[in-house]
Amino acid sequence: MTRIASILLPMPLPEAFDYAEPEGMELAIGDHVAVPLGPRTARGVVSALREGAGGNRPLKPVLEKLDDPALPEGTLRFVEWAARYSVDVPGQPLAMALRGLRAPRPKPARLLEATGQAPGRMTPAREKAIAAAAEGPLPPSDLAAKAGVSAGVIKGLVDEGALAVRLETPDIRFDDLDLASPGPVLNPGQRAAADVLVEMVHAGGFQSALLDGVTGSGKTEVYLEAVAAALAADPTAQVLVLLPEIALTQAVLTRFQARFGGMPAEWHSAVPPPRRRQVWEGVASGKARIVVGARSALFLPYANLKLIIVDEEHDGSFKQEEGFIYQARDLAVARAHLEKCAVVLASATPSLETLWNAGQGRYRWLRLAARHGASQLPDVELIDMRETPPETGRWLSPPLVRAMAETFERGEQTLLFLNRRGYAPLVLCRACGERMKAPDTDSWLVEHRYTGRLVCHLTGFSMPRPDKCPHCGAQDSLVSIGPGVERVEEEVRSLFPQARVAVFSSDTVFDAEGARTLVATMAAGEIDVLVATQAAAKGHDFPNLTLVGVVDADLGLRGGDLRAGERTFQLLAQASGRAGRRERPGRALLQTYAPEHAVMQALKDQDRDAFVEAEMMGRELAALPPFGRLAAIIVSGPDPAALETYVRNLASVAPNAEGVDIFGPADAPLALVRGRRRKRFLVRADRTVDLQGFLAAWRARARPPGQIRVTLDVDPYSFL
DNA sequence: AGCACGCCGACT
DNA sequence: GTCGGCGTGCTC
Repeated sequence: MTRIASILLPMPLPEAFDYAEPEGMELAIGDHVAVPLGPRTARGVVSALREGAGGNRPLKPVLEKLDDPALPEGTLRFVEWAARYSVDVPGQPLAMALRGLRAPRPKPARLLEATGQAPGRMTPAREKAIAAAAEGPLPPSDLAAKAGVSAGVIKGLVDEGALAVRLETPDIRFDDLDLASPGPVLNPGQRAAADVLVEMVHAGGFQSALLDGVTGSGKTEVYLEAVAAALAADPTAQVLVLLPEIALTQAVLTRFQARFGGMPAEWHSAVPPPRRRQVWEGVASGKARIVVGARSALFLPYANLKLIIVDEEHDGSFKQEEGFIYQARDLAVARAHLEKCAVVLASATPSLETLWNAGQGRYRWLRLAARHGASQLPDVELIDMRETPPETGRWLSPPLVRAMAETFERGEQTLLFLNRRGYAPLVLCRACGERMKAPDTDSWLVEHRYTGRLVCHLTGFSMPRPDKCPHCGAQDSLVSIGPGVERVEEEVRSLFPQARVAVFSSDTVFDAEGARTLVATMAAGEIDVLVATQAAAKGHDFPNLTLVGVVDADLGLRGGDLRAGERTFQLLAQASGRAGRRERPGRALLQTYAPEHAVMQALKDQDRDAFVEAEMMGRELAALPPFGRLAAIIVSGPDPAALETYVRNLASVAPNAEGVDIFGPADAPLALVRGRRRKRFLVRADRTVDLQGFLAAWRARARPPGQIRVTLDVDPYSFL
């Protein structure tokens, strides 16, 4: 009896393909194989095996079993689950799960060792080089440096056979961890929460908790206790810590190292491919016991995953918006389910979804109230911009400037927060009113003064700032509208010429190294005023920072999508939490044109619960998440007429279903991107509805013709 | 995703 | 007369 192997391929195919297992191949689920696919061969993973001969059509045989470490069954089932959840093909999440495996192995190091053979002619330099090599193999440049000779000397010795090249493949090594160290002393609140987490981890099976604690309450120390317990309880246990962005990883890695005496494995887009390969294999073999990474670390092939931590779980960057669309926080809970392990969501400002789940008893709800040490929460005050507006062309109101002056005189630091890169978000022509836009795209070009260019933040297009209007040709008619961090920096410099001012945004800080340097400079008190986008809103501890000014607190409220209020509250609460983290009291000043808005009032009163309650009520009335479910359907294509026809057709074939509302089609807010027009449907469904099934059935009824693309986004975060 | 097939423009 | 552009469709 032969067997049929279902093979998942990392390609946009609708399902696993069946192949015949050749006699004696002995495949197992998760094995990597090479299979024929049309005219070529492809690599895939065995997702199922069953007895049988193939039925109506002869099956092609599996060509070869590859010797890569098998994908653990938990990872495979997670891949399948994620595809179904996102209404996408399994090839998408599979490709993510194989990403580290497709990277090249680290190149073997070229080391030189002494052969014992004497060179044709001995010189003092050659003697030194051979003596140095005798102490152990070294790379050529290191050997030259150690012996104090030139590279030419070394090369000559190699040519004459006195030194020989040895290739050494670096071993996959991960730091040993010291699990016996007791860890820091926790305050009673932390201790109680840590005890619950440890108990959860020891109990085994699927367990979930929300670790809900104000900024500075010491959440990290609490979850480190759970990590220690999980690793100590089982010598092969693995832990995954998901972080919203790589700027935070260094700080967290350092804390892990301090706690366990070894570095966790790191996983994010900036990790070089050969290292990724090592981490992938280390995770599959179980040698990597702690992984700290960005959302994609969720797709690694854990051999024995026992605990997942999602830090800053409310953070929007857990949502992947392109390619395979997913929400890593939600998938983390699903993965914990599949792996039968524990998951901890941590935040000072949890998402409404998570608070709702905790309120329903789905997650243990652990609240940390006290702020660590002597620090206290800052005073939050609203500045009504209608009453005390800045001068024309300025963005800082008199009360904020006054507070900055006082802070500066006391030798303390100010953080000005503005979630807008560049100098000005819009450049327009005074003569004809033309707004500068990227070609074939609807979004405004943002002016960057550092580079003297106009940049499209959506498509990456950029051009030098023209000196005459490209539309009407008027000279010197272009004006910069609105503030970005660069413009606020300019204003601060003119107000406080003696102050040391720096900007923290993705344009001034490109990598983890740069972030570390700037954070260290700020922490050392060498900056008086830091102007920052959200890159600096979280995680960092600046002891001498006592004033936070939010330049445009209303920014996130405009555009009015579902989560605008929630996001604004989270961001501003994080930003104001930066002030006064040590002994000195802090102040946060929020510039707003709508001080009466519920978000602003809740921030002023530091009353998260009141905000959440009001926001929940609104969501419940509209049956929006978390009380209902939402999906976006974006349809795009280059030809407006063809797009219009298809979208109408799609609307007309929508399945009739109880408890589902369809809104649209409407022009997407960004109706033109890279020459493609975009239309959007929004689907709202009751929680009892099989939303994924509905979407899949709907899409299947109207195949998109030609260039038209249909993108489904279950649980959308961006409404553009 | 690749890769072949297929039907319309400028070249040895 | 071909070479080759990339639109459309298929791969167990």
